[in-house]
Amino acid sequence: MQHTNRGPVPHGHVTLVQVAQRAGVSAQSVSNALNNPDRVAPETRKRILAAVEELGYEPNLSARALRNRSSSLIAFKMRPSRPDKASLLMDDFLYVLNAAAVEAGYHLILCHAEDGPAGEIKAYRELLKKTSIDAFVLAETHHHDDRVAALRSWGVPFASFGRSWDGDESLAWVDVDGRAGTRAATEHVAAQGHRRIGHIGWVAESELGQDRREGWLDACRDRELETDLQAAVVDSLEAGRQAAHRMLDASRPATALVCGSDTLALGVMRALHERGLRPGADVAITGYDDSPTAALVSPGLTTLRQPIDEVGRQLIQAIDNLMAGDPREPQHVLLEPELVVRGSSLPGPRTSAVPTS
Amino acid sequence: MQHTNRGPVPHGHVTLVQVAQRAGVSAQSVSNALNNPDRVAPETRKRILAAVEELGYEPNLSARALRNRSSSLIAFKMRPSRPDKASLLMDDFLYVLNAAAVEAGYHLILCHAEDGPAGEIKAYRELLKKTSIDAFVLAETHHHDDRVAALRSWGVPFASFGRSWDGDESLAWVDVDGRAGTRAATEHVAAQGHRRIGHIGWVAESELGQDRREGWLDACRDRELETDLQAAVVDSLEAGRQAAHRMLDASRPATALVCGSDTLALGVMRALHERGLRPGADVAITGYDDSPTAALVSPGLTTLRQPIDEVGRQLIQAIDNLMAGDPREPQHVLLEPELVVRGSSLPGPRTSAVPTS
DNA sequence: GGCAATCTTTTTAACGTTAATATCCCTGGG
DNA sequence: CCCAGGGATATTAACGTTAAAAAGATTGCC
Repeated sequence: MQHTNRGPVPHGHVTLVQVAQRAGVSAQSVSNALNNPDRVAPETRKRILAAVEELGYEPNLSARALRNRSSSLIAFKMRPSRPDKASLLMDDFLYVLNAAAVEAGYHLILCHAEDGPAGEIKAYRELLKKTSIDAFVLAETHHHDDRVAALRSWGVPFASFGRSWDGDESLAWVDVDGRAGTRAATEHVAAQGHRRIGHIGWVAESELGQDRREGWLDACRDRELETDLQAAVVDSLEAGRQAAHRMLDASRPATALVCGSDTLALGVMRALHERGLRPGADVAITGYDDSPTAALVSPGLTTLRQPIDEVGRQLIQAIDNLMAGDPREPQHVLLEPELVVRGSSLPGPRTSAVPTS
Repeated sequence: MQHTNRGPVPHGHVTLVQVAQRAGVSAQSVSNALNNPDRVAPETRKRILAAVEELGYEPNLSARALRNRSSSLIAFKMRPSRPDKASLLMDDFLYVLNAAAVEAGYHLILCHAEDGPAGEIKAYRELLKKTSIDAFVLAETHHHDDRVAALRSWGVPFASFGRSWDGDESLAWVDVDGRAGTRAATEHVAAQGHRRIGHIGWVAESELGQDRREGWLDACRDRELETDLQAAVVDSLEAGRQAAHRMLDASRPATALVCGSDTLALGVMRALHERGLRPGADVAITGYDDSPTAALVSPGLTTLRQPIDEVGRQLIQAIDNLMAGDPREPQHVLLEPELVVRGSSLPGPRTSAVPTS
């Protein structure tokens, strides 16, 4: 990109020097008054703060970044949304992450990369070369994540939405307990009297999918239910639909299907629809993620809501701790999802979940 | 926030001076070689570029921002997602906007604000005071938008996703032709033989909603259809549901319902569900925005897809033009949405839209 | 050969901030 | 009265970049 600007132009920005003149002190004293309050006399400090207030001074982040090598920027890479994806999770996540970041005095800068881990790492490195980035937030970490290794080797603070699946204790992460969530969903349908409870989840390579499946296994074992009805498939509506058909064609068919995602659960709903069966009344269904669709379909889809705003807050908190050089152990935070019960898992009459008011 | 760093620390960043030494020239010549190629002799330039390449030099954006008052940052404010919102539009938009921004040498920085226009303007001003922001991207502009006035008064370049509804010619905007889209949807259901076509759209204060409604009116007038079946409601599933019931209870009931959003259309589907009617076969339905839900419900929802990646590209293009001080007229770009036909508007047999493969 | 015109490159200074260092001023002890 | 100790404030220099101005090199023309 060509830079066509012709050098610094007059601006309305208030600088340290102006505040200093106003308060009758040096620029350094103003800086100290703001960043090291104990280095200036209380009397002076009051005068300086008054001048700051009066002139509406805000420190210039570019200058500070240049001087301190610390930009108060946190980088995050968005993933392209797949057409078939139901969940708004990342949208909400980005919003709350930014809110928490701003709250803590940071700003979020978005990173763009070609797909794949190599492209992502390359994009991180280029961003770091171009400007100082205080920290990174990773999402969807997995076993032996190259990104973790890269960021660590560069010595950049970072925290991850998604635990370290390889037991890396030094990683700061925040995650949601998919196992506990799926267990709760399974127990919920079992409490409705279901005994043939199938599970449709993601392929085995996905640690996240495996974790959720464990919750179903836990609940089944507790209640001595059979666990023969399980499918490990890709996360698409069609895969959910086909898996559901298989489990309903079984000699002793499923009466409840616990799914690893709302997308899969919607596939199950489509399968039921094709068979003239009613979700809830005939077959109980649960999903995962509380996508908007879950509330909008009829009947509503029982699902698990991730406490996404808490995830955002905790991640920023973790980064703040890392930045402060806090000698405490890196944070590991595991949050519980919340079971949102709607019509798809209830035997009750097929009334709308929404009051007719 | 306290700054605990103890001053610039050794880093791996390559600077202009290092490149200059390597190439045996002054730092300024390196700067010129990169930013004003015609100011250095071709021979020298080659040598400099080789050194740049060799050392992997990337200009430091903080230093550049400080010197130039131009940060290559574009600010965008996200809105919190409402629980009832079906559309991923903003998620996708953010992604493509960032992709286009990075492509053009910018980066996207997220802005956070209290709800309401005043909070948003305040957040913009604070961000501007803290650091130089090259440009802003606005979304969902409306009649007499205070944000437009504020940004203009500050002299900051900006472009808007959403046209100027008050005929402000000097605003650079990109928008999608809701009127043409709704017209296409209406003509589509009319082509299926429907004659009692209702419209459920947003309240009259919404320029966007009104624009879409006009498209329905256009098509109805063209084909001499009655336009008595119309509702102007808030954008919620429940509102769509109730409006649908009213139009189906009419003495000459609707046989097709064109909706101003997928959320409303899903409300209509729920109403049909409650009445034991089948979408498509009994009553045709169309939505707007091609939310993920539209593809996931059964039958699939016919809807209008906004060319969101083109919107993103055009916005960055518009900003680039503004930044270059391009004397051309501010860009106004009106893009056509694409009608995505699914089962909800087709009389055909109730087979799944997804092949069973 | 002299000198202006032009092209190329270097030097200087500044963007706004802050760590490190220097200076000043006051208090108290000898 | 002088000086050490120390708290408060000021000065210097640097972060990496680039516009503007200065300096140097080259060409062409009379």
